[in-house]
Amino acid sequence: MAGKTGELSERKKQILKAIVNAHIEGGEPVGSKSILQAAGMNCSSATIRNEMAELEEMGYLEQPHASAGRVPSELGYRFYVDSLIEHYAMTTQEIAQINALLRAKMGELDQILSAASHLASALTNYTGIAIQPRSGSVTISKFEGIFLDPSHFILVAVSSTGTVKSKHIHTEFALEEATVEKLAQVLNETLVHLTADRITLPIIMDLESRMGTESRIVGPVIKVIYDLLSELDSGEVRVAGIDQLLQYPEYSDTQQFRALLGALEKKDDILDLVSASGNEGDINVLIGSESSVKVMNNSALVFKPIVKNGQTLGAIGVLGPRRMDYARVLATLEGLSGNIENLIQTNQQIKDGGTNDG
Amino acid sequence: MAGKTGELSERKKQILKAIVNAHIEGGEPVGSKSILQAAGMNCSSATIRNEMAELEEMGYLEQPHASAGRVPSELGYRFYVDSLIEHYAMTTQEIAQINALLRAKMGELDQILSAASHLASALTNYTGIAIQPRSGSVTISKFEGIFLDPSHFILVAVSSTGTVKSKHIHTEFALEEATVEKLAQVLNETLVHLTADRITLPIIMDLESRMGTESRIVGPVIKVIYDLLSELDSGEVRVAGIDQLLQYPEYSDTQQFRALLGALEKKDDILDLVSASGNEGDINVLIGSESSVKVMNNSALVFKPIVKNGQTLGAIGVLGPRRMDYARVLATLEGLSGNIENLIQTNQQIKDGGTNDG
DNA sequence: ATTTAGCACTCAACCGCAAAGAGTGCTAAA
DNA sequence: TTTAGCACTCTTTGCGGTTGAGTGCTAAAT
Repeated sequence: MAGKTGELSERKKQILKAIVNAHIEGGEPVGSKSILQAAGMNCSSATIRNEMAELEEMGYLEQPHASAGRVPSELGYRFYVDSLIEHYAMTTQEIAQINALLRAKMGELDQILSAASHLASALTNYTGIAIQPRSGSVTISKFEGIFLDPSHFILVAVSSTGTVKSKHIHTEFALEEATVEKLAQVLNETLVHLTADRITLPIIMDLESRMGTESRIVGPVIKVIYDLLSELDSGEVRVAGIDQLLQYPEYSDTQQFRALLGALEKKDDILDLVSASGNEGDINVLIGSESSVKVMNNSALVFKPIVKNGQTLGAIGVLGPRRMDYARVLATLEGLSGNIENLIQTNQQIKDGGTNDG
Repeated sequence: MAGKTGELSERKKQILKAIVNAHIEGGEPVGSKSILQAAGMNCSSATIRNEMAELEEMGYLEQPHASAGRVPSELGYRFYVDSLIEHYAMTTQEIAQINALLRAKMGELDQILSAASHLASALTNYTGIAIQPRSGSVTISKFEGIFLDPSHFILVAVSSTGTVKSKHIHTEFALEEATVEKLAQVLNETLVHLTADRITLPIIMDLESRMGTESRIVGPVIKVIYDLLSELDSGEVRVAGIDQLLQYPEYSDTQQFRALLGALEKKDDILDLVSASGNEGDINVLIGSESSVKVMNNSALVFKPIVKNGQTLGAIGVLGPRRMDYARVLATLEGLSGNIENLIQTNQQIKDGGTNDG
């Protein structure tokens, strides 16, 4: 036995590649003759048939039934993605589209990701996915209180990842604006950078003593802060362009598609998948049963984490049939993530100088 | 011609009702014999056939093909909803479910609505929808600035509907905490309760002069505020349980279902529909082509606005096949909306007294 | 005048079967 | 080792017949 890729002769690789390309495009089993045409090889279809038989025995191809052409197996796709894929260059039009849409969205991370998932869907004709993972260790790095009236105020929290969340709070006793300000100040002194499980009774008591006569507000506020922390840490999955999938015959089985929809809505599986797989910051490609989510065994999921300062803030991805146009998808996600990471560095630039058009 | 409901004899009503009920349950055309059984009438199937022929002529029924049973027409459903429907009483279990899930969600309106749409879907076995309409006249009632570091701060805005939004702002010049505070204060003095089109140049100039030496920050901040206003006013449609629809054979046509999915994602049509139809605060029932959205012509949309102080803050609804279990859906939405409106009155209660468990 | 029984008719759905077509595996020659 | 040729397999498609549910109509009964 030779090295890993050495297992396959050049001709076998050529044939496998041709089969994968043809099947990605057409979706149907591909026969020996069509390969001859597509790959322009100078041998006969019989030779190709022999090679195909061997490729099948090695596990790279499958035959839906005895008299059909061949279809790439999961292993076949995996080998294709790892070794055979050719770099796809985005058209200037596609690049322009990314720039136009993302530059316009100088918003918060979740908005950028959401826009990116729409773009991913539009550019690839598959389903786009935007993920904000559960980090497991979210903290609040800044509190702020907004006084509305004596019985209402808003508690605003900025998380360690930069996300901003707020909660309305209604009190049955009158509160002064100064109290709300004090509360924010005290919270900033005591709770900043603490994970939920480190907000213990002694800390809460300290907080109460610092609030002095207004300590009755502390208990309920703590409850709200727990809520905030758990919301900040609960992860988020946004999906764009599910309808795209229905154009592919592999999703014409309604019951199977229904199950997939359900998994996308439940979002737990997807979150687990992304959290588990890729802390590398690199593109992940999960083909079929590689994904461990049963209903996705006939699909492929490609995603790329969005990293800032070594911290994974989210991920964007594409979900589609196993016979996905991997070249295009990989290029699109690279392009998108590059843009996004630029964007979140220089969020909402303000030039020193001209305030109006410049 | 007699009065509107006088057009139909008691027996015709009874038959129509039986047909609608049977068709809602089974989804298939219903024949004269099964009506006899279901409605327990003391006449023969021939009589019913005669009545059905007349009902068809009047437009209440339709016949898919010559030798099939009858199916209610849109007019038939409409009459059923308006005059024949029987009040459906929710089971205590259902009520408990609503209470458990909504009470736990003492969050912001969008979270409550989102939870409600999930409940609506789970309780009815159709697709649940949560809508926050474009109001057309959103204003900001309070600004707040959160200083992060000399080149970053966050602008928080509380809208007239109570929604809180925030934007990170990055400056290329150093900024002091006091400047951010001053900015918030000045914004509160000048821009509060102004719609986007009333933020005119003179006002902006006033703002700049009030900011004095720090006026260079004003232009960019105005841009952000425009963004905030347009985001606050752009409406929101959340969908829960689309997969539910696939259990109904009317959605087995993949292409049609795909179009419906597309419309749900685009969200414009739904927003328009809800904005246009119901400012009454009452439940709206749109059956088939009543909805003016083409891809929904084989569906029914039922929704109820959520009103607080005479202002429509949002709506929850249910989307399903035309043969929807209207009785159940209406009861569910009533129950949900009642709970929600209670909830947003008494948002995040804080009892005067005990801070911990009571 | 209304209701009912009876009957002929219609039409989708189902089944089996044959023909077509695509693609293979195998064999024997190059 | 490659290739041409051929038999074989298996899906897909189309067609004719049958089935069965349900109707509309007619003529008798109430």
